[in-house]
Amino acid sequence: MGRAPCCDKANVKKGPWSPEEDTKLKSYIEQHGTGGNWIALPQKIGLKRCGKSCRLRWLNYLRPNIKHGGFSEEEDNIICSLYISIGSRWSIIAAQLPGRTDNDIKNYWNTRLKKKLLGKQRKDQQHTRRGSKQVTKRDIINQDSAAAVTYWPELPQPMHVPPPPPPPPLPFPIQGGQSFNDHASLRRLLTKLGGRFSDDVIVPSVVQPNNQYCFENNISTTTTTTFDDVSMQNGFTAEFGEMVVSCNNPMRVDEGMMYGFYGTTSSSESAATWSDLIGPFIYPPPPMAAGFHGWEEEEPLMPLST
DNA sequence: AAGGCCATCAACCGCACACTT
DNA sequence: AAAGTGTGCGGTTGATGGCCT
Repeated sequence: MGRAPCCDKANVKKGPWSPEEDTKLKSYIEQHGTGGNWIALPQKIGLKRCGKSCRLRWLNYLRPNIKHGGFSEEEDNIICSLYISIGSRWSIIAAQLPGRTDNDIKNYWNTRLKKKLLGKQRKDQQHTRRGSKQVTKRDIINQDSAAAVTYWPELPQPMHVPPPPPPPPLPFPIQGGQSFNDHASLRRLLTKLGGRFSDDVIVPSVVQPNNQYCFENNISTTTTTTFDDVSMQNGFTAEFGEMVVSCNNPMRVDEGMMYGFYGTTSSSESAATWSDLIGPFIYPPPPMAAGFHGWEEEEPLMPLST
Protein backbone atom coordinates (compact mmCIF):
# COMPACT_ATOMS: atom_id res chain seq x y z
CA MET A 1 0.00 0.00 0.00
CA GLY A 2 1.41 3.37 -0.98
CA ARG A 3 1.31 6.40 1.22
CA ALA A 4 -1.71 8.67 1.28
CA PRO A 5 -1.52 11.72 -1.01
CA CYS A 6 -0.71 14.98 0.75
CA CYS A 7 -3.89 16.63 -0.54
CA ASP A 8 -7.04 15.98 -2.52
CA LYS A 9 -5.61 16.17 -6.01
CA ALA A 10 -9.01 16.55 -7.60
CA ASN A 11 -9.82 19.71 -5.68
CA VAL A 12 -6.58 21.64 -5.86
CA LYS A 13 -5.70 24.21 -8.44
CA LYS A 14 -2.54 23.67 -10.46
CA GLY A 15 -0.50 25.90 -12.68
CA PRO A 16 0.61 29.51 -12.36
CA TRP A 17 -0.33 31.48 -9.27
CA SER A 18 -2.63 34.50 -9.59
CA PRO A 19 -1.77 37.81 -7.88
CA GLU A 20 -4.76 37.25 -5.58
CA GLU A 21 -3.40 33.88 -4.44
CA ASP A 22 0.04 35.38 -3.92
CA THR A 23 -1.42 38.19 -1.82
CA LYS A 24 -3.42 35.79 0.32
CA LEU A 25 -0.49 33.52 1.00
CA LYS A 26 2.00 36.29 1.59
CA SER A 27 -0.12 38.33 3.96
CA TYR A 28 -1.09 35.26 5.96
CA ILE A 29 2.46 34.05 6.42
CA GLU A 30 3.71 37.52 7.24
CA GLN A 31 1.12 37.80 9.99
CA HIS A 32 0.96 34.26 11.33
CA GLY A 33 3.93 32.35 9.97
CA THR A 34 3.43 28.95 8.41
CA GLY A 35 2.08 27.49 11.63
CA GLY A 36 4.50 24.63 11.24
CA ASN A 37 2.17 22.79 8.92
CA TRP A 38 2.18 23.49 5.22
CA ILE A 39 -0.41 20.81 4.50
CA ALA A 40 -3.05 22.50 6.63
CA LEU A 41 -2.14 26.05 5.61
CA PRO A 42 -4.08 26.37 2.32
CA GLN A 43 -7.33 25.32 3.98
CA LYS A 44 -6.82 27.86 6.75
CA ILE A 45 -6.58 30.73 4.27
CA GLY A 46 -9.04 29.42 1.71
CA LEU A 47 -6.60 28.58 -1.04
CA LYS A 48 -7.37 25.69 -3.35
CA ARG A 49 -3.73 24.75 -3.49
CA CYS A 50 -1.65 21.83 -2.35
CA GLY A 51 0.40 22.58 0.77
CA LYS A 52 3.57 21.69 -1.03
CA SER A 53 2.70 24.12 -3.78
CA CYS A 54 2.21 26.88 -1.16
CA ARG A 55 5.53 26.09 0.41
CA LEU A 56 7.30 26.23 -2.94
CA ARG A 57 5.61 29.46 -3.90
CA TRP A 58 6.63 31.08 -0.65
CA LEU A 59 10.20 29.84 -0.63
CA ASN A 60 10.93 30.49 -4.28
CA TYR A 61 9.00 33.64 -4.95
CA LEU A 62 7.14 35.37 -2.15
CA ARG A 63 9.45 35.42 0.84
CA PRO A 64 11.45 38.60 1.42
CA ASN A 65 14.88 39.32 -0.03
CA ILE A 66 14.61 36.93 -2.94
CA LYS A 67 16.82 37.79 -5.89
CA HIS A 68 15.89 36.71 -9.38
CA GLY A 69 18.18 36.61 -12.39
CA GLY A 70 21.26 38.77 -12.80
CA PHE A 71 23.78 36.28 -11.48
CA SER A 72 27.16 37.89 -10.96
CA GLU A 73 30.51 36.47 -12.02
CA GLU A 74 31.26 35.84 -8.36
CA GLU A 75 28.09 33.86 -7.94
CA ASP A 76 28.91 31.90 -11.09
CA ASN A 77 32.25 30.95 -9.61
CA ILE A 78 30.75 29.88 -6.32
CA ILE A 79 28.16 27.75 -8.07
CA CYS A 80 30.80 26.12 -10.28
CA SER A 81 33.14 25.47 -7.40
CA LEU A 82 30.45 23.90 -5.29
CA TYR A 83 29.11 21.87 -8.18
CA ILE A 84 32.56 20.40 -8.63
CA SER A 85 32.72 19.57 -4.96
CA ILE A 86 29.29 18.29 -4.13
CA GLY A 87 27.39 17.91 -7.38
CA SER A 88 23.77 18.87 -7.79
CA ARG A 89 22.97 19.53 -4.15
CA TRP A 90 21.20 22.74 -4.96
CA SER A 91 19.90 23.51 -1.51
CA ILE A 92 23.42 23.50 -0.08
CA ILE A 93 24.68 25.61 -2.95
CA ALA A 94 21.78 28.01 -2.46
CA ALA A 95 22.67 28.32 1.21
CA GLN A 96 25.98 29.86 0.15
CA LEU A 97 24.26 32.49 -1.97
CA PRO A 98 22.01 34.77 0.08
CA GLY A 99 18.76 35.59 -1.66
CA ARG A 100 19.06 32.75 -4.15
CA THR A 101 16.80 29.72 -4.15
CA ASP A 102 17.76 26.20 -5.02
CA ASN A 103 15.24 26.22 -7.83
CA ASP A 104 16.70 29.39 -9.30
CA ILE A 105 20.23 28.07 -9.14
CA LYS A 106 19.21 24.74 -10.60
CA ASN A 107 17.46 26.43 -13.51
CA TYR A 108 20.33 28.83 -14.00
CA TRP A 109 22.83 26.01 -14.04
CA ASN A 110 20.87 23.81 -16.42
CA THR A 111 19.88 26.51 -18.87
CA ARG A 112 22.74 28.99 -18.86
CA LEU A 113 25.78 28.43 -16.74
CA LYS A 114 26.59 24.98 -18.07
CA LYS A 115 26.32 26.24 -21.64
CA LYS A 116 28.22 29.38 -20.81
CA LEU A 117 31.12 27.31 -19.58
CA LEU A 118 31.05 25.07 -22.61
CA GLY A 119 30.86 28.10 -24.83
CA LYS A 120 33.77 29.67 -23.01
CA GLN A 121 35.88 26.63 -23.62
CA ARG A 122 35.03 26.52 -27.27
CA LYS A 123 35.61 30.19 -27.63
CA ASP A 124 39.02 29.79 -26.07
CA GLN A 125 39.61 26.96 -28.47
CA GLN A 126 38.50 29.04 -31.41
CA HIS A 127 40.71 31.92 -30.43
CA THR A 128 43.72 29.68 -30.77
CA ARG A 129 42.94 29.49 -34.42
CA ARG A 130 44.36 31.97 -36.82
CA GLY A 131 41.06 32.62 -38.49
CA SER A 132 37.95 30.61 -38.82
CA LYS A 133 34.91 29.79 -40.79
CA GLN A 134 31.89 31.69 -39.58
CA VAL A 135 30.28 29.36 -37.11
CA THR A 136 26.81 29.93 -35.77
CA LYS A 137 25.27 28.75 -32.54
CA ARG A 138 23.14 26.39 -34.56
CA ASP A 139 26.24 24.92 -36.20
CA ILE A 140 27.59 24.10 -32.78
CA ILE A 141 24.33 22.54 -31.68
CA ASN A 142 24.18 20.41 -34.80
CA GLN A 143 27.78 19.46 -34.41
CA ASP A 144 27.20 18.49 -30.80
CA SER A 145 24.34 16.22 -31.64
CA ALA A 146 26.42 14.51 -34.29
CA ALA A 147 29.30 13.82 -31.98
CA ALA A 148 29.32 10.79 -29.78
CA VAL A 149 31.25 12.59 -27.09
CA THR A 150 32.36 16.10 -26.45
CA TYR A 151 36.07 16.15 -26.67
CA TRP A 152 38.10 18.97 -25.28
CA PRO A 153 41.52 20.07 -26.30
CA GLU A 154 44.04 20.38 -23.55
CA LEU A 155 43.61 23.83 -22.12
CA PRO A 156 46.40 26.07 -23.26
CA GLN A 157 46.38 28.19 -20.11
CA PRO A 158 44.34 28.64 -16.96
CA MET A 159 41.32 30.88 -17.01
CA HIS A 160 41.89 34.11 -15.18
CA VAL A 161 38.90 34.45 -12.94
CA PRO A 162 39.04 36.64 -9.87
CA PRO A 163 38.76 34.55 -6.72
CA PRO A 164 35.31 34.64 -5.12
CA PRO A 165 34.87 36.09 -1.66
CA PRO A 166 34.98 33.49 1.09
CA PRO A 167 31.51 31.96 1.39
CA PRO A 168 29.94 31.13 4.73
CA PRO A 169 31.28 27.89 6.15
CA LEU A 170 29.77 24.72 4.74
CA PRO A 171 28.27 22.12 7.04
CA PHE A 172 30.72 19.51 5.79
CA PRO A 173 34.32 19.30 4.67
CA ILE A 174 35.12 19.67 0.98
CA GLN A 175 37.75 17.52 -0.61
CA GLY A 176 40.70 19.19 -2.19
CA GLY A 177 41.20 22.81 -3.18
CA GLN A 178 38.01 24.29 -4.54
CA SER A 179 39.08 27.37 -6.39
CA PHE A 180 37.72 27.50 -9.91
CA ASN A 181 40.45 29.54 -11.44
CA ASP A 182 42.90 26.75 -12.12
CA HIS A 183 43.24 24.25 -14.91
CA ALA A 184 42.59 21.19 -12.77
CA SER A 185 39.33 22.51 -11.35
CA LEU A 186 38.07 23.56 -14.73
CA ARG A 187 39.02 20.23 -16.14
CA ARG A 188 37.13 18.41 -13.36
CA LEU A 189 34.10 20.50 -14.07
CA LEU A 190 34.18 19.91 -17.81
CA THR A 191 34.68 16.21 -17.26
CA LYS A 192 31.65 16.24 -15.01
CA LEU A 193 29.73 17.90 -17.79
CA GLY A 194 30.59 15.11 -20.18
CA GLY A 195 33.73 16.54 -21.70
CA ARG A 196 36.71 14.30 -22.24
CA PHE A 197 40.38 14.98 -22.49
CA SER A 198 42.94 13.24 -24.58
CA ASP A 199 44.46 11.29 -21.74
CA ASP A 200 41.03 10.07 -20.64
CA VAL A 201 40.45 8.29 -23.91
CA ILE A 202 40.86 4.57 -24.19
CA VAL A 203 42.43 4.03 -27.55
CA PRO A 204 40.60 1.44 -29.64
CA SER A 205 42.79 -1.22 -31.17
CA VAL A 206 40.71 -1.40 -34.31
CA VAL A 207 38.85 1.49 -35.86
CA GLN A 208 35.38 0.58 -37.03
CA PRO A 209 33.90 2.15 -40.16
CA ASN A 210 31.09 4.71 -39.79
CA ASN A 211 31.82 5.23 -36.13
CA GLN A 212 32.51 8.44 -34.33
CA TYR A 213 36.00 8.54 -32.92
CA CYS A 214 38.11 10.89 -30.98
CA PHE A 215 41.57 11.53 -32.29
CA GLU A 216 44.51 13.06 -30.64
CA ASN A 217 47.92 14.24 -31.47
CA ASN A 218 50.82 15.62 -29.61
CA ILE A 219 52.24 18.11 -32.06
CA SER A 220 55.97 17.87 -31.99
CA THR A 221 56.95 19.27 -35.33
CA THR A 222 58.78 22.52 -35.57
CA THR A 223 56.07 23.90 -37.80
CA THR A 224 52.78 25.29 -36.72
CA THR A 225 50.06 23.93 -38.95
CA THR A 226 46.48 25.01 -38.92
CA PHE A 227 43.54 23.07 -40.16
CA ASP A 228 41.98 26.38 -41.00
CA ASP A 229 44.68 26.99 -43.54
CA VAL A 230 44.19 23.71 -45.19
CA SER A 231 40.67 22.53 -44.71
CA MET A 232 37.59 22.99 -46.76
CA GLN A 233 34.70 25.10 -45.65
CA ASN A 234 32.76 22.15 -44.28
CA GLY A 235 35.61 20.35 -42.69
CA PHE A 236 37.69 18.00 -44.73
CA THR A 237 38.29 14.40 -45.54
CA ALA A 238 41.66 12.80 -45.39
CA GLU A 239 42.42 9.55 -47.10
CA PHE A 240 45.19 7.17 -46.30
CA GLY A 241 45.22 3.60 -47.28
CA GLU A 242 41.68 2.32 -47.29
CA MET A 243 40.67 4.50 -44.41
CA VAL A 244 38.77 7.72 -44.93
CA VAL A 245 38.35 10.01 -41.99
CA SER A 246 36.31 13.17 -42.06
CA CYS A 247 36.93 15.91 -39.57
CA ASN A 248 33.96 18.11 -38.81
CA ASN A 249 35.61 20.55 -36.46
CA PRO A 250 38.93 21.54 -37.89
CA MET A 251 41.13 23.45 -35.54
CA ARG A 252 44.46 25.04 -35.38
CA VAL A 253 47.29 22.83 -34.33
CA ASP A 254 50.03 24.55 -32.43
CA GLU A 255 53.46 23.19 -31.95
CA GLY A 256 54.01 21.34 -28.73
CA MET A 257 50.34 21.16 -27.79
CA MET A 258 48.21 18.11 -27.25
CA TYR A 259 44.98 18.36 -29.19
CA GLY A 260 41.87 16.30 -29.45
CA PHE A 261 39.10 16.40 -32.01
CA TYR A 262 36.42 14.10 -33.26
CA GLY A 263 35.54 12.74 -36.65
CA THR A 264 33.75 9.96 -38.45
CA THR A 265 35.35 7.04 -40.19
CA SER A 266 33.67 6.14 -43.46
CA SER A 267 35.27 2.93 -44.67
CA SER A 268 36.17 -0.06 -44.69
CA GLU A 269 37.53 -3.31 -43.33
CA SER A 270 40.71 -1.51 -42.56
CA ALA A 271 42.26 -2.36 -39.27
CA ALA A 272 44.09 0.88 -38.89
CA THR A 273 44.97 1.63 -35.33
CA TRP A 274 44.64 4.87 -33.50
CA SER A 275 48.23 5.77 -34.01
CA ASP A 276 47.95 4.87 -37.69
CA LEU A 277 45.31 7.50 -38.07
CA ILE A 278 46.98 10.34 -36.35
CA GLY A 279 50.08 11.22 -38.26
CA PRO A 280 48.88 11.41 -41.84
CA PHE A 281 45.70 13.07 -40.69
CA ILE A 282 47.42 16.04 -39.23
CA TYR A 283 50.63 16.39 -41.09
CA PRO A 284 51.18 16.97 -43.90
CA PRO A 285 47.90 18.79 -44.49
CA PRO A 286 45.52 17.92 -47.31
CA PRO A 287 45.39 20.38 -50.19
CA MET A 288 43.16 23.41 -49.98
CA ALA A 289 39.82 23.02 -51.69
CA ALA A 290 39.36 24.62 -55.08
CA GLY A 291 37.35 27.81 -54.86
CA PHE A 292 38.06 28.40 -51.20
CA HIS A 293 39.07 31.98 -50.56
CA GLY A 294 39.63 32.13 -46.84
CA TRP A 295 37.59 32.47 -43.72
CA GLU A 296 34.97 35.00 -42.87
CA GLU A 297 35.26 37.13 -39.79
CA GLU A 298 34.51 35.11 -36.73
CA GLU A 299 31.22 35.56 -34.95
CA PRO A 300 31.30 34.95 -31.22
CA LEU A 301 29.76 31.58 -30.41
CA MET A 302 28.31 32.36 -27.01
CA PRO A 303 28.11 35.46 -24.91
CA LEU A 304 30.47 35.16 -22.00
CA SER A 305 28.62 37.50 -19.75
CA THR A 306 24.93 37.50 -18.95
C1' DA B 1 3.46 36.46 -41.93
C1' DA B 2 3.37 32.09 -40.05
C1' DG B 3 4.92 27.97 -38.31
C1' DG B 4 8.55 25.51 -36.02
C1' DC B 5 12.16 25.34 -32.89
C1' DC B 6 14.52 26.52 -28.84
C1' DA B 7 15.57 28.69 -24.30
C1' DT B 8 13.85 29.91 -20.08
C1' DC B 9 11.63 29.44 -15.78
C1' DA B 10 7.76 28.44 -12.70
C1' DA B 11 5.69 24.65 -10.98
C1' DC B 12 4.86 19.77 -10.32
C1' DC B 13 6.07 15.04 -8.98
C1' DG B 14 8.06 11.38 -6.59
C1' DC B 15 11.30 9.91 -3.42
C1' DA B 16 13.95 10.00 0.84
C1' DC B 17 14.62 11.57 5.25
C1' DA B 18 13.23 13.23 9.79
C1' DC B 19 10.16 13.39 13.27
C1' DT B 20 6.30 11.81 16.02
C1' DT B 21 3.35 8.47 18.02
C1' DA C 1 10.96 -0.94 16.54
C1' DA C 2 7.61 0.11 13.29
C1' DA C 3 4.25 2.78 11.07
C1' DG C 4 2.43 7.16 9.79
C1' DT C 5 3.03 11.81 8.36
C1' DG C 6 5.21 16.24 7.05
C1' DT C 7 9.02 18.38 4.89
C1' DG C 8 12.81 19.02 1.82
C1' DC C 9 15.13 17.99 -2.27
C1' DG C 10 16.28 17.13 -7.04
C1' DG C 11 14.62 15.77 -11.50
C1' DT C 12 11.31 16.72 -14.85
C1' DT C 13 7.51 18.91 -17.21
C1' DG C 14 4.76 22.38 -19.36
C1' DA C 15 3.72 27.14 -20.59
C1' DT C 16 5.45 31.02 -22.72
C1' DG C 17 8.01 34.13 -25.44
C1' DG C 18 11.53 35.06 -28.74
C1' DC C 19 14.17 33.84 -32.65
C1' DC C 20 14.83 31.66 -37.04
C1' DT C 21 13.60 29.91 -41.47
